[in-house]
Amino acid sequence: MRSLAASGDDQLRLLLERAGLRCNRARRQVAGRLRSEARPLSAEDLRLAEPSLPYSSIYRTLAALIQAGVVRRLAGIDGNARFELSEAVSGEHHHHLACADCGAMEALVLPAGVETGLEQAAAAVRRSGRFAVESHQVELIGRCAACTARRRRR
Amino acid sequence: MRSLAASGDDQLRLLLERAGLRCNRARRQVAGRLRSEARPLSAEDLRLAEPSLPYSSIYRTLAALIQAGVVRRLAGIDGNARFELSEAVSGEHHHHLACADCGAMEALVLPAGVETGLEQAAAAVRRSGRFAVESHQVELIGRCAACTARRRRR
DNA sequence: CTCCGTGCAAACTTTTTGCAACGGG
DNA sequence: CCCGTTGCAAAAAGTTTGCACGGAG
Repeated sequence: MRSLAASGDDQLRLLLERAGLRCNRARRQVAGRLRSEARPLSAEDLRLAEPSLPYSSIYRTLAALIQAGVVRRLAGIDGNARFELSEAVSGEHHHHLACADCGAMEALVLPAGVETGLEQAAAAVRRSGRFAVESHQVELIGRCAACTARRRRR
Repeated sequence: MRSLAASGDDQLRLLLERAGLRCNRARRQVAGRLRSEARPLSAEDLRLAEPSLPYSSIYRTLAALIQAGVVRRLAGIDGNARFELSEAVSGEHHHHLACADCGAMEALVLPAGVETGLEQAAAAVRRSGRFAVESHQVELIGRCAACTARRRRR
């Protein structure tokens, strides 16, 4: 546990330094929270989880982590941004389940066959010259367990 | 041409009336613009295309069209909402190319095999009870032709 | 004629920024 | 010590809403 956390912070420090950025409390806190929650968090989620950080620090910290390649920003279905560890840091290529009611997201790993199909489609578009495709993203949209239950109650 | 536009407006009127909403100039203008552009438009795109409509009317018109099932809202990669005709109205199931620089989106039809794979993945999640999946959405992210050219110029 | 919908202006929410104080390396 | 970073408060940007007038059915 201790050593895992330490190695996480070491990687964080390395990536930040590589980008000419410092490794300080706020950045460790935010990256650590994103690591432990293992799902995309909104600025509000982070604010509630780390009450010592004002919104301005949360957004600036996220900007620094994104610049360092530690974090990536996602467009939430509710119009609010969500943030999660980059693939390079999480070591996992995944997609998302997105709740149409509350906007919450969960990670989802797709079968290799689907990934291959998506890569081929991306390659075809790239070859067409129409668009310089760099990555892809899949969302399965519906209702999370909490919102399904809430809906049933009414 | 004339008859196509008329049939589009007839369908629009039908869907609006079915939802207890009126069919008027603003709604025809916005729906017509979304039909003719055939790509997701932001509120700003619509404002520029239809200068007679203030933002408040654009947003309220879009809300009405969404309620009537004519339009659907997408989360743009730049954090701004985009709007396009619903599958029921466009008659096409498609996905999107999204430009990481300017946020512009284009429609993209995926091979049937990929769609099948995605449907199977959705079904598996549904069966697990973890999430009530209702639809899916794929985005290929990269750089549009205009932004690729702009980038080269610098 | 009756409501629904519009336009304007103002409110709201989320995100960004200026500035002086602070702290990591 | 120096310069990057923080916290606060204020500003921006996008979106929503209250209210009185206007237009569709």
